[in-house]
Amino acid sequence: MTSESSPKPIVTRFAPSPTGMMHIGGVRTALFAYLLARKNKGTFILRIEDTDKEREVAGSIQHIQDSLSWLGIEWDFGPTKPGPFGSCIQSERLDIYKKYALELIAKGLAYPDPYTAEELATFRAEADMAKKPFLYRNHRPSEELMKAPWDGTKPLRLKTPTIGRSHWHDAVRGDLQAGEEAQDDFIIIKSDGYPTYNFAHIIDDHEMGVTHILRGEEFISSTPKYISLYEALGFTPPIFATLPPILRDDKTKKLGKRDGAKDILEYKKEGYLPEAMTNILALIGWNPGTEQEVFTMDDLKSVFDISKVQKSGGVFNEDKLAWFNREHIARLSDDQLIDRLKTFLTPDQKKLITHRTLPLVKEKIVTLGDAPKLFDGEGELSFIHDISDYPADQLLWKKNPDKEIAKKHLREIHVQLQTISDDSFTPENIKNTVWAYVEAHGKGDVLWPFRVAVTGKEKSPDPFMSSYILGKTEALKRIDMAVAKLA
RNA sequence: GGCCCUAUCGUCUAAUGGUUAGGACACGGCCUUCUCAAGGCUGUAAUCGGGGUUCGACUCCCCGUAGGGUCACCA
Repeated sequence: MTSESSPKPIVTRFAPSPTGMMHIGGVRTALFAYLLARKNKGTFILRIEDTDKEREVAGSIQHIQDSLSWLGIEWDFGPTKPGPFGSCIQSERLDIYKKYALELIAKGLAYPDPYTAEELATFRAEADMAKKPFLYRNHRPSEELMKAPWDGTKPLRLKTPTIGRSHWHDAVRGDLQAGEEAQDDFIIIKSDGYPTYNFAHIIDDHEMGVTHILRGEEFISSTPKYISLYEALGFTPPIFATLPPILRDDKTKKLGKRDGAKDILEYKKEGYLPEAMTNILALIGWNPGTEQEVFTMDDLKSVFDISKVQKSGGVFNEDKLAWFNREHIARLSDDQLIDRLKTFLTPDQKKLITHRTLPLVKEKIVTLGDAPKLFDGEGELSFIHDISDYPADQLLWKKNPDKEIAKKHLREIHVQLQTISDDSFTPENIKNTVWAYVEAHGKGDVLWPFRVAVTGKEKSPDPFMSSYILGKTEALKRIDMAVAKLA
């Protein structure tokens, strides 16, 4: 068709191997592929690349799905949702790879590798000695041997169709190129019958209609090999987009498991919001072109633009994650916050979260996991438990440590609070009621004993809020107790 | 070693030939304040180096430097 035909719908995929925990790097790749698809009303596929049975880690497939689900990254086709192209799990697609492998053999573009492991090791060592890159194609077997039938016991190699300098375009990096030493007769089917990544991903992307491949820069060097394979198979290559790496703190290396890259679900356990995680990850290697910083997933779906993905790597900063988390917590409604808090609280703690305490919880926590601590020990809200054991001298403000004055103010506050009806015992009313007295006698002199009397703490919310949280009866009882302590 | 990629505040980034090099996190100060936070205002802080091209370079070119990737029957 001509250029007038409407553009092909975008199809992207995230294609992890089930070899361990998902961490930040993988999630970011998944997120960008997902956003590119959603932004363009396209399709997002989760494909499991389990062609290395030795490295496979049990439970990984579930973990990958749990991680993406937590973050709100939804796939249209995946491990339990096959597409019109069949399964999304490579180990269930072996017949497809075999079909294409036989096709290549028939075209004279694939051949069984006749060498033993020892022979290959020798070739490799020779190249190493000569300080040259090892190229298998320098050791191509004779035409006769190449035509030997493939019985499946030997690995099958691509016969690289043309050799020369490679040029291609990358949606992020622009025009890229590599010398011909990047092309080689690489293995497409291993001797165990499984395809290599190099082969399987190209077949699958083609069969699944993938239009954009987003992946890390470690694949730049092997792109010439893939281009050879596209050519051998007669496929039109998709659009490549190389994402910048997420670096570890010292910026010298890609963040890896050894450098403290956490299981992404650890962040869930610690009480980070998925919104905060997707927000910060979106902003490492991409920017909206505006000064907006806080984005929901819906925001991202509508503004994400592959052309604003950048080339250089970035460090993942937990301080900024904490800040994003606070921002997103602040944007939750009360009901939403209570719901999110559920799994972090014991049944007893849950009872302490009420419409009275919630605003304070919301204001004080960085992660959801901080909420229980508010009610324990020296937590901001621990005063709602029994506080009868605090020392009397805490009631005396440092600038005016006079017992009689403190007692006098407490008695007066007590009297004034009693004038407020139970129904209107709110922070605003409490403040308004006592404010004239407070102003007349000195804020520190009055408010310090008031607050300490009610909360028993040197650090706590203000006395009006604290009294409100406790309720009129309890607040008055505590003031009485404080007066008694000063006697 | 070959090939390839990258380079703006401590960190995430903006500025695709003309800005006092902007914003955010972190850090400091001030304000607010009975305490701790939060909040408001504000400050310190960057174009890796050297050559070009140009009236003018963060931006384009060259040479360095530094860092990274890759050269598997791993993905």
